[in-house]
Amino acid sequence: MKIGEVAKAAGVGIDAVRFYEREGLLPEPARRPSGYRKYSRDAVLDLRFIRRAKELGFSLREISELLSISRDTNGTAADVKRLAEEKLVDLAGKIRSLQRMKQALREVTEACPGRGATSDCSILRSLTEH
Amino acid sequence: MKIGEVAKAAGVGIDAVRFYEREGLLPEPARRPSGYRKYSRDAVLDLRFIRRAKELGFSLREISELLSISRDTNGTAADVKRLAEEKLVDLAGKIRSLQRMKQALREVTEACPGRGATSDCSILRSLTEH
DNA sequence: CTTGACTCTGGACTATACTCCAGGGTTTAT
DNA sequence: ATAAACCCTGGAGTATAGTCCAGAGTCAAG
Repeated sequence: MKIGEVAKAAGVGIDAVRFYEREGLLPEPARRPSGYRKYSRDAVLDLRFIRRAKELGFSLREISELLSISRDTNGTAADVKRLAEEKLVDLAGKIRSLQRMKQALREVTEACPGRGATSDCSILRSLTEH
Repeated sequence: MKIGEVAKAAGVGIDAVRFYEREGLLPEPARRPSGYRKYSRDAVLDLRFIRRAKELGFSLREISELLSISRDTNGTAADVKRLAEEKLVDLAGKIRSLQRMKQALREVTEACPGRGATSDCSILRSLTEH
């Protein structure tokens, strides 16, 4: 398969495929004499792996680790589970942080009359008060 | 006050102060003959405004708008409230997106035995399956 | 007057995950 | 044979919010 075909089959952009290759997530593909990259059907699976891991919140660096473990015959389920649990902690932290923001913002927003001058706005007051 | 003093009083870095100035969030400060920036006490309030608005999830671009409204005598509470409500929607969307990730990841992580080979790992399977 | 702490400018660099471009060469269908 | 569609490399650009640096000048205390 040519790069455009794997990219399409996996649902990612051509530039992303080359980018993943440069970053070491994907192995260097075989080449035609012309220099064109030549992919096997498995490359599509790798790309889908990356796409789905991204949907679960993993960064490319983390996905690189996941792929390494997955390819390594000595890789263990424990290694993968550890990464997943770290990511769960990470996600929970981000969610809490956003929820705190949202809560604080909602409180001052509900207290804002929504009409009149800015001096009546509780949002601005909360940003201005010492 | 000198830049180091306002920065410290507001709890931000010196470089951040100059950055906010370049980005137009803060007015150009007065200068001593030597070129040193000269700040009034109000500059500290502006910097705290920025710091707190960031804590509520606003981007610098949005904070710039908030500051403009707050300085404009024709600015209204309605303008501010609109920005705040947009940001609430934004935060809610981000939270939902992270929660979906977390939920999906938790499901496959709980199903992973955490021992044995990667072939037993439900996390990797969910990334690999078609 | 010296010394250490502070400040100035302009520009480069950080992280993340790509995307877009120019200026070529290649493949494929007709 | 030709033209459309594809691919190649290397490098630049995107967004965000700063941080860090060199090399120079300034300020305050003793």
